[in-house]
Amino acid sequence: MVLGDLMRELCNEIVQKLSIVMEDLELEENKWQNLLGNSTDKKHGDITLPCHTFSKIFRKSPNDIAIQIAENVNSELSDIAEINVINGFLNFKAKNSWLSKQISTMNSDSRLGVELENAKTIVIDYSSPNIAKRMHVGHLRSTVIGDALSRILLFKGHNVIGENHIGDWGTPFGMLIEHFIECESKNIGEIDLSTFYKDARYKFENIDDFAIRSRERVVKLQSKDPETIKLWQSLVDYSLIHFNSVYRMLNVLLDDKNLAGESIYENLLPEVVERLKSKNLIVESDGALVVFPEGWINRENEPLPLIIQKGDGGFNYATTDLACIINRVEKIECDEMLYVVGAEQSQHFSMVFQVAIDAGFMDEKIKAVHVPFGLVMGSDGKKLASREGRAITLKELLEESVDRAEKIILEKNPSMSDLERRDVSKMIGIGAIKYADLSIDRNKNYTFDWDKMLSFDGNTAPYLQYAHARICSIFRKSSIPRESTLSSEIIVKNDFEMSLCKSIIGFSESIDDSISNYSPHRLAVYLHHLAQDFASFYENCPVLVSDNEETMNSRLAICNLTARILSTGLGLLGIEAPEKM
RNA sequence: GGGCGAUUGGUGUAGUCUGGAUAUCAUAUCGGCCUUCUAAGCCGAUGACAUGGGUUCGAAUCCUGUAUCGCCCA
Repeated sequence: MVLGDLMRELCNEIVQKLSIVMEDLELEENKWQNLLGNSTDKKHGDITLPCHTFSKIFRKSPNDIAIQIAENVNSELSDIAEINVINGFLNFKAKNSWLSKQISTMNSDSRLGVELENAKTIVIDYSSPNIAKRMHVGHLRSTVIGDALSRILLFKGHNVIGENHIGDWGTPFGMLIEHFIECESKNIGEIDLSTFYKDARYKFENIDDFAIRSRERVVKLQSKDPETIKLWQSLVDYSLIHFNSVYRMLNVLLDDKNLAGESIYENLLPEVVERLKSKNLIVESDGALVVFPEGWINRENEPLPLIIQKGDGGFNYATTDLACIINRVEKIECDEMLYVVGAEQSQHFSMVFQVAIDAGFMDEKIKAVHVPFGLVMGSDGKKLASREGRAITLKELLEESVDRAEKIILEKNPSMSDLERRDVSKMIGIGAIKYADLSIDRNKNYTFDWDKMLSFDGNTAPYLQYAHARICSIFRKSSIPRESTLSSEIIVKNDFEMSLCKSIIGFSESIDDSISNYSPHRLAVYLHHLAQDFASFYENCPVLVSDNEETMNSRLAICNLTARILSTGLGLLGIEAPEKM
């Protein structure tokens, strides 16, 4: 088993000492090292070795074996951990002196014990809104999860390239451009993206003349007619203003430099077909060009195709995705590509990856991973599409969250200045929505619940932000600068300090956990646990009125270290931590 | 019909990859704590592994059957 969230270092030290004892017992490493792991019951210890499997080998009870090992290793570990044996479990509990040493080292580290990894180039495909439409609740998860993963990977030293694969090409653009022309003749500033697409489709379906012009416009667009391209570009630019305003509001890293719309791969599509043909993967089926990846069958038990080019000459998503892969492998030379896209597309991505490998577009050295997430569900248990007959836009959602946050702050902290309150409301309102999404396993469906999202009770961003703000408040009261605690020695004495410090030490590991499963919620769960430990510490360990200066300095350092982790950790989730609230 | 995912206290969740002791946390409910650094808090009580087999000294975790829900299948 592998360590959970606590103290790899302790485990390493124990392994070293245990090795000697185990060698004497003629137990090979592979028989015991992977048994050593985090204690499931923290009352007994931090690290545990279950000795039950040795029972057969030594023909003794697990408890007796544990005692025997304990006796042999006890003196070796006297500076590090206390040992006890219960029910055949050999438990190691870190000594406060050892903990003090570890935590003091971490306190002086500017990276909070998080080591840099060998830099890999990682492309993350996320957000992906459609041109001429407003961003809605359905874009929330991809944007927020992708952003958090980007930030976490960046923090570990990777070269992260966020790609926003916007839907900016295809046959609907004929009608969209025609509709755009008609809107533009009125007043461009009044174009309403929430109805734009619908209005265009309505005209396309009901006005013959408009439909004819739309079809002609598609042809012009595809032949790169300069006037049409200019119109198309204005439409794209107009939509980008909207996207960017949502991104700024959401506080995500995406901006124009991340744009990688379908249009930029347009020229590569014929090449994709050629390359697939040269590998003899293309088959003609019902007039379309398709690839049959091995192992896929449809409901009639026939081979399931991946459609590359339709009978009318149009290309499919799969073709663009393959062109993307070629670009990422050959131009960007990435090591990994992550697709933060809903779970409903997992079959699509499995097929695309398989074809890309079969066609030699990428090999096993490159890690292509679909990072799926569950649906946003309405309270009726169905996929959330609209509310009160109208689409819920992301902007409205965020605005309402900020408004609600502001009302609560006004009530709880009336003395805060208007300017400061507006700032803090944004951090809390936006943070609440993001955290609600990032704090649960991304694979699960997520019930959209307005009240819950904005609730300030429980496992929420405001709880973490509040812990951070309380710490900042201590330093304001004390007039001791936070930086001065970086060189302080931390002395762990009581159980509240002990538990908090053990949580603090787990920061680095929580980040590694998040990366290994591409699951930001591991970090979120860790931060919540840390904030809880801090809250207990805060209630029970007075900082500024402590018995002596040594204790005060030690506790101030613990506070500052906790605050640094909270703001860094929240920052990695894309959430800001205010100093007051 | 096939495929993918889910199922843990009243409700929402962690843990499942990598098996270990009395299963995490929150919310709700009940009780306690502000003349001491922010009570948006703390302390205590109550309450859960969908289900049948199997593997194992030991299963929420691995294998397998079933049920329910969601999604995907030109």
